[in-house]
Parts: sequence; structure tokens; C-alpha cells
Amino acid sequence: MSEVQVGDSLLFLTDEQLRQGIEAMFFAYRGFTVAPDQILEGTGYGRAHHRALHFIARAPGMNVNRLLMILGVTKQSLNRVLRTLIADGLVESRVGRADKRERHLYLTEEGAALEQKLSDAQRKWMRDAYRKAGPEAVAGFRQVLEALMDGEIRQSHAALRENTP
Amino acid sequence: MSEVQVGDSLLFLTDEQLRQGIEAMFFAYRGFTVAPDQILEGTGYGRAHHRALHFIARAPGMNVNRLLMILGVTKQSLNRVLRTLIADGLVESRVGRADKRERHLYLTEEGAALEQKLSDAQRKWMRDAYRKAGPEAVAGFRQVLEALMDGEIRQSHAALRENTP
DNA sequence: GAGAATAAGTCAGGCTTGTTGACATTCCAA
DNA sequence: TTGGAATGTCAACAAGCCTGACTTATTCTC
Repeated sequence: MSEVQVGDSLLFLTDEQLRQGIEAMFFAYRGFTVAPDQILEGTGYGRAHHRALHFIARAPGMNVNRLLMILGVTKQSLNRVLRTLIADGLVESRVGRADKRERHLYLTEEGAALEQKLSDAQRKWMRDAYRKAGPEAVAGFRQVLEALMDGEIRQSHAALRENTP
Repeated sequence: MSEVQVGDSLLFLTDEQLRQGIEAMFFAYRGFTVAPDQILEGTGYGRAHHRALHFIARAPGMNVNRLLMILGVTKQSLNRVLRTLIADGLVESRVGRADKRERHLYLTEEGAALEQKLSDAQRKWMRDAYRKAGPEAVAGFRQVLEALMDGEIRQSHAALRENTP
């Protein structure tokens, strides 16, 4: 497996190296989604549901609009997903106290259980990769990923880190 | 690999670190597809077409079956994409000389032009990220991506590297 | 040479995820 | 208080992928 030669500061920017990086990203992302997809298979849910559960778990009480921005989809698309999750009792939607237009989202016990299961599987995958690659590689990995996010997306990401209720 | 302090070597495997890695991967992949998607907008083509063009450009003369394995989709799905690309004159399908059952795929000039345009945009994106992160980070990035690919996917990836016509 | 296996293409039907458009409710500021 | 903005919902439709069943042409095997 052709690794980028650290010593050579030019080689890592050749078109060929870039192309390999692009392809690696494509394949890795595919591998990345295998485990959760398998768990969801047959449940009637898909990746969209997984993503919603993930971010609601990450920031409970988040309103729909914020989740919308993070996920980068239209509200109609998200709404369909939320509707089924709410109907199935995985997510609870509470009317905002300060602003009654807002709906704040929480996982129910059942929702939290599924999210945990999905999260565990994906983390295991990630952990194995991190173990193989080692701490220094992981640091580099994170650096490049951060750089790969464009301004808007980075904002979503940053917004998530702040623990705003 | 290299010696890092014990404290750090554990920290990079915490659930929180893993979760951040997972989210970074999600956001980065989204940023990653923005540029090509914008180019394709309004052309009637989508990511599926982009992927097909990419890999045909990468390994001209590839037959349908191999492309199928690389992309990891069903032949019906790929066929719809190829049909339009061929009908529009972006891809050429030639009957195999050794085995006449096979169809070998090539980009036409027009197809190569579009692929180049898409590829340039995506490479630019990648190059900027690589520049920001630096060669060592890129090396780590690649190592983790390799580890993230599961067996099957890595095979697709490896098969692609061999320049088998 | 006959029959099984392989490569590719097709048709039908379904699912998930995304989109646009229209609409109800709530808040806020002029 | 009224009009505009924000928040969320519902309906209809498209893209893209999937499975299953089938056809055609060619190659391999006995």
C-alpha cells in the first residue's frame, strides 16, 4: 500500500497522490457505513434515521431547525424521518417553552437504546482502524478531515461542540 | 510506529474521540462531494455518473463486471447510468476481443472532458486540504483510511491499483 | 456437439432519501 | 394590531439504489 512519503514534501500533492486520496475517501466512507446499515437492515429505518438519532443523542433538546442545519437537508426531508421516529416512539418532540413554534427533540429510552447500538458498532469500527494506524496517524487523519470541511460545514460541526441547549 | 506518551496513546481511543472522528468523517465527506455535485447540477447527471466516469477514466478498457465490483452496486443500477452515458456519447462500450461477451468501457473525448472537469474540482479541494494539513498529517490520514476499509472494499481498491487492462 | 456457466443487458416493482410547493401556527416589530 | 419572518407540517414527485425474473450471446466443460 503506497503510503505518502513523509520526507518528500512535493510528492504528496501530485495528481496521482490526490486521486488516491480521493478514492481512499470513497472506499473508507463506504466501509464506514457498513456496520450501522447492517443493524438497520429490516428495521424500516435507514441512514437518515441513524443520523437524526445520532445528533439528537449528541445534543438532546435540540430544535428541528438546528438539526436541519447540521444535517444539511431540507426540512421536509428531515420531517419525514422525524415523523416515523416519533410515531414509533424513538424520539419525543416537545413544544418549546420560550418559543412555542419550536419543537425540541429528545430520545426516548427505546430511541436511546437503538442509538447506543448503532453508535457502539460504528465506534468499534473506528476504534479498530485507529488502533491499526496509531495515535500519530489519527492526529493527521483528524487534521486533514478538518481541512476537508468547508466553511459552512465546519460551522455545523463547531456549533455542535458548543453545548448550547 | 512511533513512541508517543502513554497518556496520549490512550486518549485517542476514548469514546468521545471516536465520536468526534465519526462526525468529522461525516462532515468531511459531505464537503468532499460539494464541488462535483455543483458541476453536475442541471446536467442531468449525478454522483452515480461521476463515479462511473471516474473509474472508467482511471482504468480505461475495464469491463462492466469489474466496474460493478468496484462501485459495489447492482448491475441494474449501474446499467441505467451507463446507458445514459453511452447514449449521450460520454462513454464508449466495445465488445471484448478475447471474450466477446465482455464489454470494455472507454471515455470519449466529451466524456474525458467532463471527467477532467469533475476531477480537477475534487482534486483542488483535496489539494487545499492537504496543503493546510501538511505531509505528515496526510500520511496519517491515508493510514487511517486504509484501516477503515474492510476486506472486500480493500480488494476493490487494490484491484484498481494493478493496472490490468 | 450438448449443456452448464458466464457476461451483459432488460423489465417490473419497491424502498429510501432527497426535492419543491403550499400551508398552519407562532412570534415580533413597526 | 397587523404584516412579515420564523418554525414546523403535509403532499406530490424525482433520483438512485435494490431485488427478482428473464433474455441474449458467448465461452467452457464433459
